[in-house]
Amino acid sequence: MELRHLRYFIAVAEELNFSRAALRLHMAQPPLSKQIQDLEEELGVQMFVDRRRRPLELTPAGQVFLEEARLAVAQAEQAVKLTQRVHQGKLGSLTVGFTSSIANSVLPDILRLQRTHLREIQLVWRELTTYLQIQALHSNSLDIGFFHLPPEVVEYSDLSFTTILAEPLILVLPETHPLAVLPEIPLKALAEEEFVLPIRQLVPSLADKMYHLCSQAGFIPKVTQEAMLMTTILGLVAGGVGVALLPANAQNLQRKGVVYRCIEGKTETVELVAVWRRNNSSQILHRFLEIIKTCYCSN
Amino acid sequence: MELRHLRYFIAVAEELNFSRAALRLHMAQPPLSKQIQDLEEELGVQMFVDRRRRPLELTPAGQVFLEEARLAVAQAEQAVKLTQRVHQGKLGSLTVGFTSSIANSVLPDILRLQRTHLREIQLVWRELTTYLQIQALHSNSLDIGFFHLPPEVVEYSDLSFTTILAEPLILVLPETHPLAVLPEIPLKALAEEEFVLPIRQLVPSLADKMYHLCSQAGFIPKVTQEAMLMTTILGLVAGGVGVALLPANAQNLQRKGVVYRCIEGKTETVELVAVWRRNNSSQILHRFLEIIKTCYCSN
DNA sequence: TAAAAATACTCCATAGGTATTTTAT
DNA sequence: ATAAAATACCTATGGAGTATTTTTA
Repeated sequence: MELRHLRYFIAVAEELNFSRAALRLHMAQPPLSKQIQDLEEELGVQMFVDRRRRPLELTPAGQVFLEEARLAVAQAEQAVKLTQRVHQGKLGSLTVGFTSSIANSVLPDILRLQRTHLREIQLVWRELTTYLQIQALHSNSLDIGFFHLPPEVVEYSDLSFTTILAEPLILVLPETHPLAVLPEIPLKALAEEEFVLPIRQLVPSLADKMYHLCSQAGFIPKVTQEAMLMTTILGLVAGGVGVALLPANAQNLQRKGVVYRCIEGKTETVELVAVWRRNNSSQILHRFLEIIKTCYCSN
Repeated sequence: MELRHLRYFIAVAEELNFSRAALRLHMAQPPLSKQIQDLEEELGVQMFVDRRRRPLELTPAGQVFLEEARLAVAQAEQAVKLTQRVHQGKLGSLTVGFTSSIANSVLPDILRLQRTHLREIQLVWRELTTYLQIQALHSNSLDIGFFHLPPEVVEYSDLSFTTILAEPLILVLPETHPLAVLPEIPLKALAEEEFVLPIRQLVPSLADKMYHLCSQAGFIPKVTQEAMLMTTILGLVAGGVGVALLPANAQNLQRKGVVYRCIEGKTETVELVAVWRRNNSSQILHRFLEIIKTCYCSN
């Protein structure tokens, strides 16, 4: 039995007339009769009370087959439609990784984009460290990740990335700090300060960038404390433990007792990137990337 | 697209190996590959990430198609199964007509038979007069009717019938009636009595039979009252309005104030018959008839 | 090297067409 | 007389087979 038999039977059962059904199916009447005969023979069931008598009449079994066959054909059609929509990236879900620092910057924007442009796709958010995101991308349990670019990413040739945001690094000082009176602060002035850092494993690129900047300014920063959460770092700074160098999005957290100041001279940045498997051909992913790129790379 | 494509795809998607799937489908690998290619081309959807890479892997669209195709194939299989069961008379419903007098005799037995032998078929009971049952049989709104055989039935050549029960007629007397002292009563003795009858239209055969019996006994019965329900007749008899001649099942109604007595001499009967359209090929009907016949015609 | 999918080709089963007959209205 | 389904017969598409090549693990 093939879908053909179901489609043909439905037409005949609805028209109750082989000739008219054949017309509707754009075929001749004899082959249609033949197919229905084949169907009846295969199932061992008589579908019509008497096909020579008019009007044609369905047996109880024929009535049941009509209803069930309609469902089967509809299910087959739905299979095609859903599959095509998934293929076209109009339906499905995307697993998105993000680091805690993203929650302060682009996450709200992305959620807004999804609501306006990607209503039919479901975003599954997973808060993960940079390292775990890269692992998850490789193991296929993540479709796209957002984190601050660590240099190793470029070494994974099977990952692609695009820069979403280049955030300037800013200095975070206790508000009572003598240098807080200045609008901009030369990095050199902090040579003797204690530094508070995000844990290296969590945001490796940030630590690298900081050490690089300080060495350019002619000193090696003294790191007294590492913290996991950005709010913890701000708390430590407010408590006078030290100063910190953080992405500009830290300013979104209005922590009492700290002030934010730009670094004098060059405005160094950390890059927030979206990363995905290069060979991930998911249309949803590419529609998502398209929308993100047009939003972030144009303004 | 045909069911073949769905079945083949399911096999490949489950085995994740064209050769093994071909084995499972009892066919060669190349035509299987071809059919899947045709399917992908028709839907315009890539189902496998890369069919040369091992192990084979489904795209998100392919995963959706796998699930939906399974449902479609299952629905098609269910269509076949249900239809065959209806054809074999193992599933479905039967509309059964009955007169009120049946409720006193075979209806409980038939309900018991259905529970033990025809669990999967649904009996739809309709209480109708003999005349309306015959109409309903012709208009297809009834599959089988139960009533006391009226002579006209044999004239309807498109109806068949089988006798379920031949019930003797019994006399119903007020318990205070002088003849009530006898164990059997000669019909002649009632020549001067008033008779209470079921309405002729409701149970025509009974009235005919009664007039026939009385004329054999040499008198024409005086009918003072007609009633629709058997309980009403019994009430009228109990109230002394007259006597009645009823099928033996009346004894199942233990009405106070009446006594039941046999007619002396020949034990005349009314036949309870099951009637159906001769050309009704419903297997359910025939299974039902089979069970009823083996039950009633053997004991 | 072995296993698996694709390609090339061959064949024949059958879906579907045309012409005609049979049957019921 | 007419409409509709069945029958008979024909054609050709395409489903499935075999042999072989290509590709990946």
